[in-house]
Amino acid sequence: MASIKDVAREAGVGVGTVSRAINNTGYVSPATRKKIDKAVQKLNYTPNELARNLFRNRSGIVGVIVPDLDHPFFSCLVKHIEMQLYKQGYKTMVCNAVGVSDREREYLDMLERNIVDGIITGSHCLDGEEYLRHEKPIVSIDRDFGPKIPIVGSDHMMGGELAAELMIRDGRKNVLQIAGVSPHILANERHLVFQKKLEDHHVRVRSISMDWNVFSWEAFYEAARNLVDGYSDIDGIFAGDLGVVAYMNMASQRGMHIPEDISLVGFDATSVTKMVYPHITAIRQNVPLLAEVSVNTLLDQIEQRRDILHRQILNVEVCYGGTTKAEREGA
Amino acid sequence: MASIKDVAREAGVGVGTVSRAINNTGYVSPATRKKIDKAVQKLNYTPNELARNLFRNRSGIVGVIVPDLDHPFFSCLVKHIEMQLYKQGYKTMVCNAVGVSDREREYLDMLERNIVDGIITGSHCLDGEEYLRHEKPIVSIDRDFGPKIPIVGSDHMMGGELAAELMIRDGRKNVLQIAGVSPHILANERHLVFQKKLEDHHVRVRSISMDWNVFSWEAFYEAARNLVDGYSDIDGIFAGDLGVVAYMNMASQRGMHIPEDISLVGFDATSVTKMVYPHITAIRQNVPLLAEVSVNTLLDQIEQRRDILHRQILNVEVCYGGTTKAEREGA
DNA sequence: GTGAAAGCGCTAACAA
DNA sequence: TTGTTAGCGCTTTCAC
Repeated sequence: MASIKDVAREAGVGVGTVSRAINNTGYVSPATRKKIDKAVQKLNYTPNELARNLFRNRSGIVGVIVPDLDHPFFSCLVKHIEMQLYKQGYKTMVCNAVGVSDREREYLDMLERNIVDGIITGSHCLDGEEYLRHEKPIVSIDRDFGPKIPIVGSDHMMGGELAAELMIRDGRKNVLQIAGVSPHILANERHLVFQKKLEDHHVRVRSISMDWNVFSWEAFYEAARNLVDGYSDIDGIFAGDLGVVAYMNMASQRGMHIPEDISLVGFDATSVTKMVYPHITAIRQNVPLLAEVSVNTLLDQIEQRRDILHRQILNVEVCYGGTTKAEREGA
Repeated sequence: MASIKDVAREAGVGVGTVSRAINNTGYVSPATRKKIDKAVQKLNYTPNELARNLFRNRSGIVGVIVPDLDHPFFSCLVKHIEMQLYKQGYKTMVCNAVGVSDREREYLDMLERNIVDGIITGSHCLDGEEYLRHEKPIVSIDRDFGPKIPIVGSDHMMGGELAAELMIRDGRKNVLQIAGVSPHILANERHLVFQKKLEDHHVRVRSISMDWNVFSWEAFYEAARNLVDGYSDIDGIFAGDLGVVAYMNMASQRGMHIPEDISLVGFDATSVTKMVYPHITAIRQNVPLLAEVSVNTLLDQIEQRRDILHRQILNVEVCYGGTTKAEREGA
């Protein structure tokens, strides 16, 4: 593996000159440049990024922590984050927290060890203070760590509002929502708004909770079975996409009719809402934008490009499917 | 950010001693160790991995290239690869090739630049020679690059055989398969075997192709629509999970009955096969094992632990759902 | 047991 | 314009 010294020797110049030529920084005469180019060609030289990293004290890598890479929302998010980072010259290191706080912590520590230049986190099993201990840039998706860490998220309040409206338009009177449980996450707001709005319209709302950090399909399935059996009187469900999918499965097995018997509204509008039949009516988070804004917010910090907004909340919208009777207004 | 020098000064010892203490390499007396520990505590010292990387000429990072991170098979694969790498002390850098050969190439180049210690690739839009140019360890999933690059994959021939058997047991006479097109991938074998076996049993088999590197849901949907309209006489379909899902959607819209009218067999048995109703009968690839074997094969090369097997083919199995009439034998 | 010093490959300041 | 040199922070001989 040829080094810059080898190139310098081969070209008969100093290493500084080679460095300047390679990086197009500072003066280097056309003649010298030609010699250097030839030497680079001949030795098949590629700069060793490890040495550059040490000098610059930056790795060009951003860490992305999510609860589960194999979850339609997070795989989509990571995909778009990777594409945004790539566009801006950064690489993406991923971490599956899989509900294990040690893993989350260990990835966070990579900030101090200079392995990553910053972190975007969508996971929440670790205590907030563990995040606040770190000096380097962090962006949080959907969880509020207080004023020191910028947060990017969707407008869950609007989401709860829109979901409630769908239930009202469908004339439902006895609905249930499945809420994730985790402190300080924006998602909590949507359940509060949903409940409030519906109760204002004299609709009965019950809520059940599921662990936010565990996404086993079996757990959803089990929960859905309990629902069908234990809450046979409900006529509407508001839940994450996967919760709705699981419920639809059970409902189909029991021969229920959707949306005649019950209205189902998902949250996220991931690809799975288009895989089942009928397609699921869901509140869509704008994942590409979520990725773009979080990446920009992080890189603004890393490169100290501009002041950081502490809180950026993105719009959500209804994505109409066949699990509600309501359709796009004017359609 | 305290450096090892600061610690040495604080503890009143030399940097070499600190290094030895930190890494538990070589002798260091209990008394000295105590002093060093205290200094480390006081200065909140963390070793700078960038400097270590330069010295060792290793980054501890493995690159994983997939066509699309937001695809149920690959997101599951990447998840398990990350978990395996983590267990062995490595970090995971991801690349969405998204069908763009430049991106794939650029990630490959990180091998020469020492950004990653090795690469596991599940993408195939780049020419084989581009892979063979590289010196550092590469493991290929499902694509044969010739003798220089180890390949790990599923037994697609057995998969084709098992799928064909399902069609035969269901008494189908006129089936269709959707094949990805890409040269030198193991997946090609399953379609040959499937066709051969069924034709031996006097079943008519037609094949249509789709671009292997593009996974847009719309494309699948469009293809499914064409199928329902253009091939109304078929009574069996063998395709990737998503192809089957798309077809089921169209079939449901047209009021077709599954599996009475038609048998559907997926390949991969990703989570989506359990999301739709009925669940899809599919040939399962053992993704956790695929991840484990490819990671071990790569790390064996990186750490020169042992001889590398060139070709490791893992078993597949039938995962019974409700889209075929056949059930588990003896069930 | 421990410290001093060389060097991993690169960049940037400085002299020439 | 160019070459030399001093680090970036760490590990590892090699004397002591």
